[in-house]
Amino acid sequence: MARATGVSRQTVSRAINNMTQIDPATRDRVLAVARDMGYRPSRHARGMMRRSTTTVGLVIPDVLNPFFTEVVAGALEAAKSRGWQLIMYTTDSALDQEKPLSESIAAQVDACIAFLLDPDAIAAIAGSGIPFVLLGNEDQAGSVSKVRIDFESGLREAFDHLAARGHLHIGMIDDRKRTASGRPDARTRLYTTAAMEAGLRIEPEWIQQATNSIDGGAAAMERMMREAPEVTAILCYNDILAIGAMRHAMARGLAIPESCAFIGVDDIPISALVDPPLTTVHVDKRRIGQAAIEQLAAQMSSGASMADTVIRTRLVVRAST
Amino acid sequence: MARATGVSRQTVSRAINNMTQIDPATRDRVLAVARDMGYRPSRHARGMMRRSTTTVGLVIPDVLNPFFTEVVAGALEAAKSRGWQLIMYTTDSALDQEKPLSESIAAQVDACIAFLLDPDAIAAIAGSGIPFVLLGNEDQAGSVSKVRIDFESGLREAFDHLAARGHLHIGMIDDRKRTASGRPDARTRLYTTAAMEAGLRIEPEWIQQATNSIDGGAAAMERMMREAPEVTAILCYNDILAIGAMRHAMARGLAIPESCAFIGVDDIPISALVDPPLTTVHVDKRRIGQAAIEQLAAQMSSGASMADTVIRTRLVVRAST
DNA sequence: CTGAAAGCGCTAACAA
DNA sequence: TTGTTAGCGCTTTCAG
Repeated sequence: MARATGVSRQTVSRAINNMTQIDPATRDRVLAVARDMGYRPSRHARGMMRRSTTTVGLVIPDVLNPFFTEVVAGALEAAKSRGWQLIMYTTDSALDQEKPLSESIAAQVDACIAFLLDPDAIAAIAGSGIPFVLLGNEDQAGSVSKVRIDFESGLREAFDHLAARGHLHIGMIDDRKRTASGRPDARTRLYTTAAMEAGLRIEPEWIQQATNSIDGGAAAMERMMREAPEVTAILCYNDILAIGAMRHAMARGLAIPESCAFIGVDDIPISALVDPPLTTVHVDKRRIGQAAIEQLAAQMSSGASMADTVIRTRLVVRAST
Repeated sequence: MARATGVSRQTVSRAINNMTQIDPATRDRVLAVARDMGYRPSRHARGMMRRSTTTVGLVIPDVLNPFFTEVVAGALEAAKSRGWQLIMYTTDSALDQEKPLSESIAAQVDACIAFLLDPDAIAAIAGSGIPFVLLGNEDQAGSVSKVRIDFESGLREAFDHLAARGHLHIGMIDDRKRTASGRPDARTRLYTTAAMEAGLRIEPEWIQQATNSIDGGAAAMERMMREAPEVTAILCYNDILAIGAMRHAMARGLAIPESCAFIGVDDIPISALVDPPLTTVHVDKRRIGQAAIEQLAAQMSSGASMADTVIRTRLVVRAST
C-alpha cells in the first residue's frame, strides 16, 4: 500500500480512481508517488469489489485455419457488443492436449465455448459448472449445450449436383486425424449415406485419408489417381484439402472439371480466389461464434440453457464442378 | 461460503483443492454439496492468494487478416510455453476505437502487446505502467518497447528486381486508411525513396489509394489502368491488395507478368496459391508475435526493457514478376 | 484430521 | 476533504 510512502492513507483509492471529493493537490501528490514506485492496482482485488467483466474462454484447434478464424471473429464481435472478453486457447489440433487444457481452463474464465472432441475433456469443462457451449461435435451426449453444423443439407445438394452431371464414381478425401480419433465427422457418414441413397457404389480405395493441409490434400490426390483412376469427382473434408488436391491434379495434367470435379466444405475466402474457383458447401462460420456467445448469455441469465443452435449449410457452385 | 450448507467450515478449501490431510469421506460430502448448489470458486479471490497466471492483452486490427492471424499464432505459442494467457482485442481497423480500448485495457491484463497507431492510445497503455510492447509502428517515440518490421531490406530487393527486369514506370497501390491516418507506413516512404535512388520518376497518378481488401485492390487497379496505363509494374501495400489488383488486371485482359508485374508485401499463405503465384516481400509474422512475448518477459523480469526487435524482410520471387 | 484467526489489495460506508 | 471500519472470497498459519 502506498500509505507508507505517501503521507496519506488508503485514500489513494480516491486518487487512483480520480473520484470527486478529493483535493486536487493531494491527488497529484499521491499519483506522483504511485508512478515513482511503479504502483499498479491489483486486477484481482479490484475484480472482487466491482463485479468485473465476464471473461469467456474460446478453445479452437488452430488459429491459422481460416475456418476457425472466422468463428473467432464472430465470437469476438458478439462478445465485444456485450462488453465481454475473450481468452484464446489452442489445442494445436492435438487430441491429447484437450484434456489437460480443459482441466485448467475452468479456473481461469467465467464461461467457455470450445471445439473439443475428447469426451473426457468435454466432461471436465461441463462438470466444472461454468456456462459452456460445445462447438461442432454433434455426436456428444445431449447434456451439453451445443452449436452444431448441419452438413446434411449442403452435402446432399453436393451429391445431387454431381449426380446430375453424370458422375458415377465419386470419391472422398477425408481428414486422417479426425478419422483416427475414432469419432469420424458427420461428413464421412453422410458421404456414404448419400452414395447409397443415390444407388452409387463406393470402393474402399475411393476414400483417401489426408493430413489436413494443402500438401496433405495433394498427397491424397496422388494416391487417388494411382489407386482409383476411375473416380471422376471428389468430395473433400474441407476446402483446404480440396484446394491441395485440385492443384495437384492440375499439375499432373488433369483437366478440371472435365477429368475430375472437386467439391470442398467450409467456403473459406481463398476458395473463391483459386483457379478454378472451388465449388463448396458454404458454412456461416461467423454465425457459429455469434450463436455460441448468445447461448452462453442465455445460460448465464436464465440459468437454463437454450435450445441448441443448428447452422444450415448450402452448396455454392463454382467452376471446379 | 459453503460453511452454512456443509456441516464443516472453510475446510471446504481443502476439499475443493483436494489437498492431503483431509478425510476422503468429508471431502466427498463437501464436494457433493458444492456441486448441488453450483458453487464455483471466485477467480479473483483465488488470484489474490496464489500469484495467478499472467494474462497478456493482444490488440490487433482484424482477426480475419491472415497477417495478424499469424502474429497471433506466434504470440499464442510463446505465451503457452510460459503458461501465460492471451486476451484478444480488436480495433476493427478503426483508428477511433483505439483510444477507448486502450483506456480500459490496462485494468484487465498484466501486460499488453498491440498494433496501435493513435499516439494517445499508445500513451494510454504505456502510461498505465504495465509491461507493454508496441508492434509495427516504427515512427513512435523511443520511450516504448517495440517490435518493428524492417521493410527497407525487402523493398529495396523488390525495386532492384523490377529495375533489373527493365521496368521504368513503377506504380504503387497503397492503403487508403493508413494514408488517411496521417501516419503513412514506411512502405510508402520507401517506395518514393527507392524510386528516387534508382533515378526513376514517379507521377502522382501512379500511386493509387485502396481500401484494404481484394475488391479494394481491384478498384485501385481499375483506376490505375485508366489513369496511368504507362505503368508496367506495381508495388502493393500488401498481398491482399496485390491479389485483388492482379486478378482484376487479368480479368481486363492484361498478361501477367508481361504487361504488368505485381509485387506484394507480407507473404501470406494464399499468395503462393493464386495464379500466377505472387512475388512478395516475405515477413516472418510468427516471429513478430514470439518476439513481442519475449520482450514482455524481459520487461517483467529485469524491469528494464530489452532492445527493440527488428524483423528483417526479403523478397520471394514467384511468377507475377 | 479439522477449526479459528489473520490477511491478500482493494473499495464502500460512515465518521471526523 | 480525509480517516476509520468493515468486508469482498479465498488461503494460510497455527491451535485444537
